[in-house]
Amino acid sequence: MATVSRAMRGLPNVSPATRAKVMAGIAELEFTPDRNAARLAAGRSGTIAVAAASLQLWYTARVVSAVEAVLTAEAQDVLVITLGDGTAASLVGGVARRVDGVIIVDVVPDEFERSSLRAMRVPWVLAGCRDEEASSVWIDNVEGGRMATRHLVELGHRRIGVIGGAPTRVRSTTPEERLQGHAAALAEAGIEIDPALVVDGNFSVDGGMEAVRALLRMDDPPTAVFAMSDEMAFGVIQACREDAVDIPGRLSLVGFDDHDLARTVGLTTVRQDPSAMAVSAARTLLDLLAAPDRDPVHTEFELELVVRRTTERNSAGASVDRLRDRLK
Amino acid sequence: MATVSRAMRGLPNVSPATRAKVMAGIAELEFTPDRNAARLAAGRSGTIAVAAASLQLWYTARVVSAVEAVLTAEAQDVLVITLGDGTAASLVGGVARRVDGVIIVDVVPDEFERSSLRAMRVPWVLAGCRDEEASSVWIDNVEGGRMATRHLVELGHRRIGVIGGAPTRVRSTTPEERLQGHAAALAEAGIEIDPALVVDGNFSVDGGMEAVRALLRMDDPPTAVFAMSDEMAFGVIQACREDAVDIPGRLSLVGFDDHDLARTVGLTTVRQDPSAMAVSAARTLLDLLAAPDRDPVHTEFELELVVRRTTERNSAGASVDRLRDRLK
DNA sequence: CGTCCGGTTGTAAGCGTTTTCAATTGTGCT
DNA sequence: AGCACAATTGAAAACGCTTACAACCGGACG
Repeated sequence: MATVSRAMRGLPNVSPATRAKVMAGIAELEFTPDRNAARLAAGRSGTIAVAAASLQLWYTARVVSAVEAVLTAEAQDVLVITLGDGTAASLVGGVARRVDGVIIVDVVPDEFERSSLRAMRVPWVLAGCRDEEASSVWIDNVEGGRMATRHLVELGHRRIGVIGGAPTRVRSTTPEERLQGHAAALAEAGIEIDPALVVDGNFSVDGGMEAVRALLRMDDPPTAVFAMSDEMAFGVIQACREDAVDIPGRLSLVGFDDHDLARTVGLTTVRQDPSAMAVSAARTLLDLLAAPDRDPVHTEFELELVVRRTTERNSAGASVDRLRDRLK
Repeated sequence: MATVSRAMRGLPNVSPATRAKVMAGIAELEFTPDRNAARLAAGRSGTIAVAAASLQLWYTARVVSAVEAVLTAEAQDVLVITLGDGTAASLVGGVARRVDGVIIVDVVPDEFERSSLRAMRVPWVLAGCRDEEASSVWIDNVEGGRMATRHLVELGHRRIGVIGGAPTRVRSTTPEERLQGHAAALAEAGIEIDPALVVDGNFSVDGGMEAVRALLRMDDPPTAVFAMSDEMAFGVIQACREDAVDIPGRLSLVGFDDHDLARTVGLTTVRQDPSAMAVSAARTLLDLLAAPDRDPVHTEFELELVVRRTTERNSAGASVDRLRDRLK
């Protein structure tokens, strides 16, 4: 019994002859070990959860896919958990006593969740944003927002709309951090931020459409928009096409992500690499599982502004520049 | 012990008073049941696998997401398994004795896999294509291919390229079925199929780019292309934009899926609803779990041609039409 | 030839539930 | 009050592994 167990799992201290016999027997009997029993006996589940707010986003699909690839290669099962509105309960409930670790994608666990995870001794790593307590693999969202808006400011835009996500909906710090960056870039240029220009696009194509329409209906509409995800930016493009609003002529547009299709539609965007982040997050968790007392590690991934066809010099803003130059 | 177990799981034959006491105790002790032990004892894992060739495709992301939503609501865990190249081993290995059922997305299991699943008594349902043995939730891919090509034929196109996936790569009947439909539509119009016009686009944006470039380099290039997925069609659009090939002026294009962004880029496409299919597949599997001996059920979902801006009457083909009319 | 030791194999005690079945309690009748 | 019977509770046997530990085996060494 014990020898078979050892032989099957490739543990040492089994003679080659015995191992061969065991393998032959397994093949002959078509024996398949019961993973549940193994889990119970070993006290480990061999399963890692990936928790995200949605699986439909381009970003999360990439992350889950890459995580799955890494973990499967390490013989770990991958459980997916989506965090809807009743998030607290579902992260804790989803994880409860059945996984060895969790990768939390772009959602910041609250104190209750943290203490539950600690109590269950389930290590976690955050992918997408920084976490002070646990390991994380992150991008500098503040800097990303700043890059996007600075680009628009440099093109002469002064009234810049922001399409993000309401923080209540997605319990993520990402939207607010990118907004901070946006505000910082504005401040650097001496532009005052107008809260009315910040609208919710729900990180979806449809949300982006609605959001840009709301923005353009304003008395003093923006000449440029920073959408916090390419998917929302695609919505902007679509709505503008339908409403005959020229991009970039009348409205410049910057997205965030560098979605596969950003190139197709010529979208200027802030590029990140979710697959690489996900691989790193998975490896970090695996390391943590092997050495639980290790100090948290934080890996930052770079962002890059990719300028394409949806951004252009703002004529009105440019004339203001000229005016200002002349006044010197 | 037994009473607690019953009370916790909401089974009958527990007095209200006892149940309340149990609940109080659970709360006080912060007790969390060990799912692995429960699984071992009950002989069920409470876990369902979703197996797909890739998680990065728009289509599979939708399916996994919808499946997850349904199954989570039924307190089932969702395990994701991607089927790479060594598919046989991984489907069987992935499923081995740890899940109660599998939803296989757009991959047709081979005889070895079928017999393994049968031997392990793991029921499965196929999402995306029809299966004679097990339950399936499917679309008529032949008809879908026919719809796409018939539309192009009606617009006067005679040389129509097809961008699909090599069947060896994705062990799915989908590409070949859609190709059959294409051939049928061609045959109905009395057009002979040219095998050189059928190329592999790997169901990716990049693959679509390469494929359309190969097509356009031909001595006698097509005037229209049917791409078997919108993602490949997006690649076509991108390559054509880069190469200054006018769509639909010089090349008409039909996709397949009705991706979120198909509307954004004005892509004519064959619409399917993977979320609805996935929900149906999940429910079918749940039913099967409850009543294992039920006869297989097959649910067909409708396809719909959505005409947008990437298809246009072919001037050359149109003139042939006129010529033919005059000759009558 | 006996002893020691590293490597290998076997034994048996869990792991934390579920579930069967027996024991107990409570209820409604006569 | 006594009885039959249903509802509830409790005891204990699985479930199929892992793993600590004991037992064994054979070669190296004194």
